[in-house]
Amino acid sequence: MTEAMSRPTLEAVAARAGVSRATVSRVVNGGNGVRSALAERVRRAVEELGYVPNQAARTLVTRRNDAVAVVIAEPETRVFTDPFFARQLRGISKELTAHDNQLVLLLTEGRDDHARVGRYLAGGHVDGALVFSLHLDDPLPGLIQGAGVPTVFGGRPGWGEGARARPPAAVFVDSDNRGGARDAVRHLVDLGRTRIAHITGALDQTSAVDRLDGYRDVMADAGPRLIAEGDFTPLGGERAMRELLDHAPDLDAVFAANDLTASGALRVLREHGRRVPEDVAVIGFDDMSPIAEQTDPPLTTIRQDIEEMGRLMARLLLHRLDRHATGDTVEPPPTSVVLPTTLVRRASA
Amino acid sequence: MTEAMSRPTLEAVAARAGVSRATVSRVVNGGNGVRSALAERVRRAVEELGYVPNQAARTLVTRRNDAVAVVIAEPETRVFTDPFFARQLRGISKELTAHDNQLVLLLTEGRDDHARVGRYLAGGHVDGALVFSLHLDDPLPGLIQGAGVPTVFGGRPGWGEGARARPPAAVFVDSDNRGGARDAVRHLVDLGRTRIAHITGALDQTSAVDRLDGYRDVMADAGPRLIAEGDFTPLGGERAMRELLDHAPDLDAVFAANDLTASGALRVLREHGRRVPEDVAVIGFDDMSPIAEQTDPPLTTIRQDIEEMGRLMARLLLHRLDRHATGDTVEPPPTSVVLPTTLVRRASA
DNA sequence: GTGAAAGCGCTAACAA
DNA sequence: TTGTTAGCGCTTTCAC
Repeated sequence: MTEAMSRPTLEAVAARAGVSRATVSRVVNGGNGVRSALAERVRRAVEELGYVPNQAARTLVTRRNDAVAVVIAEPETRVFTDPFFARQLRGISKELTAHDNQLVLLLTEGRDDHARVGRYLAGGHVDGALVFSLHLDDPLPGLIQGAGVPTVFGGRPGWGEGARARPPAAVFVDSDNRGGARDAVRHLVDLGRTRIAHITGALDQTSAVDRLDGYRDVMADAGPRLIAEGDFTPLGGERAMRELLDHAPDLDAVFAANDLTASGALRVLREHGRRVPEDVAVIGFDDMSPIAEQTDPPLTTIRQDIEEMGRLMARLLLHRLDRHATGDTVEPPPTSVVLPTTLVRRASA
Repeated sequence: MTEAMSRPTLEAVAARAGVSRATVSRVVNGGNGVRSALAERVRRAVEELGYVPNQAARTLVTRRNDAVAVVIAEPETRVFTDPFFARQLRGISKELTAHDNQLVLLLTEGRDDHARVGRYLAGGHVDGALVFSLHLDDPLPGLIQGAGVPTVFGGRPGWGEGARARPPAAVFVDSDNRGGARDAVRHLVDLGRTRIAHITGALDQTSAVDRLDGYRDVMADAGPRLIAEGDFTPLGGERAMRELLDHAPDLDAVFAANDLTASGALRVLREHGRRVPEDVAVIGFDDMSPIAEQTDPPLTTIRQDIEEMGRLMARLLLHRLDRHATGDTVEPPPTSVVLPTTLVRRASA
């Protein structure tokens, strides 16, 4: 005898309870309109047989999965290393499980993965998708669009004018990157700094572009000498900081695209004997604990509530799915959300 | 018009290609035994219609999902914080995607979650499960057993003699906790230490118990004064270290149940003016980078290859699933694996 | 309130 | 090689 003697079916339960399959189905799904005596008998049969509905069969007819995919377009290395994702996933997970939905985590590293993920989504495994960390040239939105799966994006998707498949109304949750960046730079200006440099994030992501724009809003006349390209990592921050010190040795402040970048910049500044904040004021973005608190000196930064972003993404998606189910009420235009940021003052600026 | 005008079915493709559903099915599933001219026509129809097989329907008949659940019995807080899980998940993910299987991550925090996870597994969403971080009183193994899902455990499951539902042959992957612990303590002995204390891990997990046993193997005559209970966290390490200094101020070495614990212990030792390793030698377990390297002083520890454990778990499970599918060949007794550990010397001992 | 019957979209014998 | 025919286990009209 092999291990998997097949699980009991509705049929079996019905037989045992002496009722029809339809009745069992009703009881299993809430039991409305079933006389309580019968319902009780059915429930006992379910219990005794250890019956659990076969999801594939159920999904086949209801077209519901009660499962949502979270797609992250980054190597696992980063996903499980960068606290950013952890925080966001926590928010999502909380909201999802609160509504009895499963979270299915899909990581994509390369081309092959994209195809696999596309198939998975199109295959109807999930009712919706939460997608983040998109890059400009990413084929994922197209695939998802093609799969026809309701989706909410984390961060404003970066479909340029040239993009083929710009969804008419992509819903996303983002924080106010541009406004936050403006606040950061203005803070440096208020501190009396005049030669304020910027280390960008990975410019194939909208968050990096928006922060750069915010910087430019305030420093309209800043020359290219004061801008160096980073990639959201400490190493990128180090490299960019060195470049800046080379091209603009007289700088007196740096706005780094995120805290990780700032931490790299701080290291290089220390290495070069520049005191922070006396010689050079430094400000980051994210307020990612414990990074921001543990730098030397502790980092002044722009805070965004990452967990809340995750929660919100999930909430928007679930809401959309429910609407969808309700049927013929007119679909309200899905609304994206941009969350505010706040300045957190510590010692570095 | 609502957004989801239903996706094309096999039927539609068949009609368009002017063949039967069966033929389309054959082409879609590898196309063996279909004349290539026909196959080509079918493929074109698939392409034109953007056909993607409905997984629920397919699963319903094949009973395969090509998906594997990873169940972690810890709050997300720890999952995405403790590098341990990240490492293990990376190994699992690599192996799974290499074999075109989806990884479905299930996190369980409380009672309700257990029920939900049980339903999910029993519902046949996945072909198998990878489960770790089990605690002694955990209802999960019972649920999984009940769900009849092939499973591989990470870490030896701790079914005591009293446990109700001990699976006859649970497959697990573990590292040699007891042997590693012996090596750690012997190393301290070799260093000439005689009053060697131990801070345990969470004793409701077998890894903690095994490491304690390893300690006792070498320090058979150690009094209870030299043993303090921790919980695998830095804070637990601090608390336990204080307790030890209280009860056994003359100790000259500490074997901590993991690196996180050791880092807490180091902090307290420093606080109390004990020099490491001169006054007190300290050794950890895991060799978790970057923790082990970044403590002050860098930590001597017992290394286990966590990513490899993950990879191995996945491999064992997939192997099992294949066997299963093959049908009537006699099921080989599933074999658990215990991986060796190695001593990594740094400055703390 | 309850049951009979018709599929959901697919695969897998079995025939042709 | 290809088509025909049964289902997989469930929900859901529609009668009763």
